[in-house]
This record gives sequence, structure tokens and C-alpha cells, in this order.
Amino acid sequence: MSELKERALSQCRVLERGTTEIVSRDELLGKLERSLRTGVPLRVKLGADPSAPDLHLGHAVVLRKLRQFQDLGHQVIFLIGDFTGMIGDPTGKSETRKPLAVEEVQANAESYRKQIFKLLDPQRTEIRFNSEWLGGMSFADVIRLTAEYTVARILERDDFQKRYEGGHPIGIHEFLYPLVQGYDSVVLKADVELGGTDQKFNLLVGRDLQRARGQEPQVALITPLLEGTDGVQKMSKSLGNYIGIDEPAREIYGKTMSIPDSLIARYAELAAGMSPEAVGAIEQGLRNGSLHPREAKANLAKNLVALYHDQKAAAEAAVEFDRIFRKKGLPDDVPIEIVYGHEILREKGVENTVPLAWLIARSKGAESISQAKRLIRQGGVSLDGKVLIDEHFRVPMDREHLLRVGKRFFRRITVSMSKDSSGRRKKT
RNA sequence: GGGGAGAUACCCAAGCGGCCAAAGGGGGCAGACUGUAAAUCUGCUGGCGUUCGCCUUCGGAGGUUCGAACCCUCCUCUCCCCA
Repeated sequence: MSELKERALSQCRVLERGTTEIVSRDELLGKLERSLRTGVPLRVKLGADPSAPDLHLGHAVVLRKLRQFQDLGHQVIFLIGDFTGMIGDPTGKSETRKPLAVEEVQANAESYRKQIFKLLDPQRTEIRFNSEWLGGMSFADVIRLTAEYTVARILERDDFQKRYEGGHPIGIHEFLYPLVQGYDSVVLKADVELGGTDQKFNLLVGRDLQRARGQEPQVALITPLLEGTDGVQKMSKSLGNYIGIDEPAREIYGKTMSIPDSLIARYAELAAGMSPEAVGAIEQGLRNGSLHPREAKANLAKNLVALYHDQKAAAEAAVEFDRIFRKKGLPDDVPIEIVYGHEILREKGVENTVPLAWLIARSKGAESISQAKRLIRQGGVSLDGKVLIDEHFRVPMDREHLLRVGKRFFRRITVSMSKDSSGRRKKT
């Protein structure tokens, strides 16, 4: 085997690690080899939603893979689908969006930049927007594009198939989504496109369209979808089961500690990027009982915090976590808040007090007073360390109080009358 | 173009004139137990005021009625069958 082939193979071995599928590995190998021979880096594409990004560990799986490409000298094209956003990836859930204003797109792009460069190398990253070429297409161009694909093939998409069979509506414009995404690959002359398993169909369409236009088809590199903290559904912002890469250390740590045990190894591999050996060791340790799941998880949590913050933050988060949850103590810095009570009607005999439920809702410990009352009734609220179950309890306004709602909400609260209306009854 | 079925709270899904803020399940939240795991058990799950009650909600707009998620009319949307 030639030296080039050797090197291409070793690159390929790195890249295929942790992927679900590569279409096809041989093609990837060929492209890698050619790149090594010619010195021209591969163009590796990843598409992103144009809405305000809140990147989480699920995104990180694919971003880390991109980073590996970069470390091997390849070029990443981070494509923001500001135009495709008008369609919305046809999951049946997502709404068709209005086109975003230029300023919004810019702001979101900026936010992406901030987040993706925690993982990507800016030197080898090109950020593009597909409005650049889609915005200028004529209707004739669109027809030409749609003529390159058939309904039967589009309906092969899992998602369409399910909706079709289940009698759920499918908008015609949704058919365009895979086509447009594929067309992006044509324009960008992508060598490789990355995506989660839910993107497989779209990635494959890109290949077909490239072929139809006489290009060498891109390699589709498919990564697993990381389950969210609930352990069942894929991690996503809308499901609220995500760990954001932008979150404070204690959040990342705490959320990691709450994942199901069954996910520890998976997170270690996909989210923390631990070596196959390390992951194997964890799996074995858990299986034979030599490693306590809590320890494994704490270690994982520290790793993740270190990845997005640093070692020091990781150690601190671990200490604080233990204090709060194992020793039932308080966080380091309980937020302090002053609440103005003048809008509360002051009745006879209860002048210098304020209803606990109102106070909770007011300080955002609950969404409404009713909800706060429920929490109180269920023993989820404590004031100055004492659990109160009287939903009508009134809090004296004399001094600062320590309020705890549920497991994680803490506040040091002082109630005060604002000066101008003190002593006066205020009616709305 | 013709015919049929349907739209209920975060999701699925009952309800078909008053007892409906609306069964049941899922999800979520809180509590117990724990390792902020899983499993399990308990409670809660529209808003506002102190029992009692008031306000908003069953695709949208009107109407019938003492009273409507439930009946009527129109509209919007979806699915199915036929052409």
C-alpha cells in the first residue's frame, strides 16, 4: 500500500469513529487520498437552522466531528439556512417561518459564531448563508430543480411516509426542503456533508442532485442523535431536555448528574469525546460493579464542564453540587432580590406582611400565584429553612428571607414598600 | 367537481344541552425513597381573590336557549373516498 493510502486510511479511521453511517466509506477514502495528493482540503458542509441558536451537546456531537476534519486540514463550511428557514425542516412539528429580517439573521449568525468557535477552528471555517444563491433564483430555476426529483423518491423520506400514512398534512413546499438542501451542496461543491440520523435523507438527496449536475457526489457522514437528559427523546431545545454549551458550569454539571445511568457511556463517547478505551473502561466498570454510577457520572460532568469552561470551574461545580444536593446546603451565591410590595392591598391586621404565594410568583419561583400555592401545599417551598405548607402564609416584611422553591430555586428576598406609595392603599 | 369524517387544555384522547376548568393516558412539576439515576408510591397540572366564588378556555364568527365544548348558520383548516 502506498504511503498516501496509508495516511488516508488513518484519517478515515479517526473520522468514522462514532458515526452511524458513512455513504460511502470508500468514497470518503478516495476523497481523503486525493486531498492528500493534491493538497486541496476537502469541503465539509454542515447546515444550520437560522433561528436564534442555543447550541447543546447534541449539536456538539456533529461539531466535534467537524473539528476532527479541521484538525486533519480540511475546510468546514458552516451553512446558515436563512432561506430554507422559510420552509422549516419538515418534521411536521416545525412551523413554516416568515423570512427573518437581515438584522435578525446577522444577530443569529453572530451568536452562532460565538458558540461554534468553542469547538471549531475559525481559521478553517467559512460561514455562508443560502439566501446568497437561493434568493436570486427565478421560478424557472425552481421548476428545473424540482424536475430533477420525483414524488415517489421524496415520499421515501421516513417522515413524509409516516405523515402520509397517518393522514397528516404535508405541504408541497415541504417537498422542497430536501431539494434545496441538496442544491446547497451543489452550489458549495461539498465533498462531505455531516448530519444527524434525522438528516440522512436530505444528505442523500444532495448526492443525487450533485450527480445530476455532473458533480462528484458528496459523502454523507451521519452521526448519532444524542438523547436528551430524559434519556428517551433526542436532545432538543423545544423538549427542554438539553444541556447547552453556553450554560453556566453548575448547570452543565447538575444537568449531567440527572441523566439516566444508561446514558453515561453514550455521553462519555459522544458528548465528552472520550477515547474508545476510556468509554470501554467506564462500561466495564459499571457492569462489574467496580465503578459506582454516581462516580462515573460525576466524572463525566466534570469533563463536560471542563470542556466548555475549565478545570477550575469543573472542580467548583462538583463541590457546590455536593453541598447542595448531598448535604442539602445552599449554593455559594444565592441571588438577592428586593421585591416591592406596595401593589399588594394591605388589609387590617396584616400590614407588614405579604402573601408567600404572591412573593414566590413575583420572584419567578413559580409562574403564577396559583402555581405557587400548589407548590406550597405540596411541601415544595421553604422559607428560612422551614418548610411551609400553609398556602395562605404571610411573610413578614421585617428582614431578608431565604426562599427555596423546589430543588433548585433559591433567593434571598427583602420585601420593601416603595417610598411614594407607602402607607397608602393602592387599588388597581 | 361530488360525497363522507373531523378540529377539545403541552401531546394523544373522551365528552355530545346543565352535575364540565372539561374523564383517561402520556408528558411536566412537587413530595417520599435515592446517587438531583432508574423503578415505585403520593399529590398537583388555566388564572384571580381568604371556605364560597369570580374570570378566561373546547378551530373562528354569529345564532337558538334561563343555560352550549355539546344544537343551528356561515367561515377557516385537515383527512378519507369517488371523479
